[in-house]
Amino acid sequence: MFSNLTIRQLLTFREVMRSNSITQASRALGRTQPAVSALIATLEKQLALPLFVRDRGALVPTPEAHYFLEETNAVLERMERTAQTMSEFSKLERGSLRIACYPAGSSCFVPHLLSEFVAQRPDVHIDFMTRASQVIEDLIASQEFDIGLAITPEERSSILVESFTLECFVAVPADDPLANEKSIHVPQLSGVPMAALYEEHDIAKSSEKAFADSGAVFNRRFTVRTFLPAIELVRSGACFAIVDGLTAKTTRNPGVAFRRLVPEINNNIALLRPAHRPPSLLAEAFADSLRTHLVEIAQAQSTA
Amino acid sequence: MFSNLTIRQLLTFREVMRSNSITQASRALGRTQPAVSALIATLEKQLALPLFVRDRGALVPTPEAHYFLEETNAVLERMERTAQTMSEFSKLERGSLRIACYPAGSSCFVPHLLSEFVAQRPDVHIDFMTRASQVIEDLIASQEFDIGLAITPEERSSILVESFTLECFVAVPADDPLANEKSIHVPQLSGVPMAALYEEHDIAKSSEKAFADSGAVFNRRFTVRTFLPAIELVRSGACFAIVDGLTAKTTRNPGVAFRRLVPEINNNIALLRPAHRPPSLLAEAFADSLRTHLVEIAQAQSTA
DNA sequence: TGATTTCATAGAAAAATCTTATACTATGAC
DNA sequence: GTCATAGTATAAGATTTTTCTATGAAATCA
Repeated sequence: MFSNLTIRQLLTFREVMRSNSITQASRALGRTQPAVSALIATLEKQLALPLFVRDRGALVPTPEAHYFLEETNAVLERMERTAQTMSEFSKLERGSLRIACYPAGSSCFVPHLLSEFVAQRPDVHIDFMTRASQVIEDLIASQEFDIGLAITPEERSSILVESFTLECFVAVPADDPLANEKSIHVPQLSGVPMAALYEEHDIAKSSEKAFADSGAVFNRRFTVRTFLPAIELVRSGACFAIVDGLTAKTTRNPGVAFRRLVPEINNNIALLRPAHRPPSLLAEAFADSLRTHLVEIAQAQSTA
Repeated sequence: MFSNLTIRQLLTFREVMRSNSITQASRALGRTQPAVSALIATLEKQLALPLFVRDRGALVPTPEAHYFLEETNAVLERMERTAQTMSEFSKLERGSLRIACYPAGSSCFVPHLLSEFVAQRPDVHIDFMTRASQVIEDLIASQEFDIGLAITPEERSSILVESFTLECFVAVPADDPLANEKSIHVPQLSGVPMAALYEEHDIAKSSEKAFADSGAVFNRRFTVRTFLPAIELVRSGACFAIVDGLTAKTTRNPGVAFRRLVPEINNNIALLRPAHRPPSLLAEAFADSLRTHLVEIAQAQSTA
């Protein structure tokens, strides 16, 4: 019934009302006068009522036209706002993004990327949450978050997984003789006091296994939940630690040096996204950024 | 920038979102599938962002599409309401109408027409005001009222005047011998007690002149502001009265008879409308009704 | 009265939209 | 794995809509 009404018609009508003249409106709209004339005629036919009467050559709007103008303005303003918002979406200047991150990425890596990401985007809102890797899986699977960064989980149909292999490093006090070595062999750490994650953690298990394989003694003096306090313990000279690559590459602590471990211990972390739901452009863009930087780190390590 | 967006596109998009399928949407809209397909593709290009991703054959809306749907619904609902209202305007089922009427028409004639007029139009609002003819002129000239009914005024460029000539009648008590006459000659009223309007009024002046011309005595016993009380005085047998045609034709009082006067006295009343402003359809329609009935009364009298 | 302005109309040209026909992809049954 | 089915995309031709050029009619202004 009204599907024939066009935004074009509304725009034209508004302009005719503004200028009270078909000729002037046609000029303002960059079209010819007959085009506007016909457009208004069509509009009047569709609405089944006259919008203008010609009074001695002048165009005089009827009361109905005044009412219609109010409605027209309301519709056009809403459309303009919508178009503006959609344009901001498409330019990634607006939107919201929910990110869940495991502890190792939360202290430095992701926040750093985020601050870059939002720099030119004042209307973008970020919901950032730090949780254990297992929890992050569920937050992504339930579609509560757009992007997750965590220890690579098992395959799950509800999660899209992109996994990256990062090398682990040895954190040594900057003034320790071992800091002068380019890389450190496991036997060199035999009996040395270590800070390590709780025993169930992949890196802890890999570390203890590496020591056992080399016939070295793993002297666990500190058990920590995240590597952040471990770094601090290393700096104070209380121990060494075998930490994940992300922590190693993003920690800026002049009192601590990170050295390669031989044989190397690997650690898989993954970019997680909900399956069965398309990402927003913003999520896509930030995922791109994350992916790029993870690849960079992974390659820098493998070629080092 | 967004002038390319079409209501048609919004309707199509809404339908695709509803059915989550281009094929089904095309069926619902009575168009072919490629048409809808192309329409959505165009929309995506114009918005510069994807609205759907194809996930194993199924159409899955992006987050941006969900946002756009909300806006789309808001716009379409507003348009639908507007179209509905405009349609009611065009069918005269809605609107408002300001009518100013001089006393003679206010008691019965116009109210009767009005009640007919609004019978099938529940959403029409009427603002009805009774004022002296001179005041009505100004109310119309100032465009405060849409339609006026009054003694025919002088020509004024701000008022459109349609004048009607109505005959005056003699009001006699129903049981008076004169009520048996078909028409009454002025001399028959010589010396008879009369009720009349104040001396400046056209009808009063015409009456007194008619009496003088016939050499009859005009015995003014009552001076009234409107004919309504005069009719009541006549009914009670206290006097006769020479009243305007509108009052005569619309008064339903079994105690009073109205008889033609010889020679006849004429009375010009007019339908007034503001110039320089187009009438609403409603005003137009009611003016038509008024005009028709006035012509009817005028003709009935002149051929009687 | 003649010049100018404004709107409406008609026919031709241009643009947008739709339909038909066809190809491509994924899913489900055998 | 293959076939049938269902859904979407693409291309070409037809249709409809929109716009433009040209022209006419009515009113204003000098």
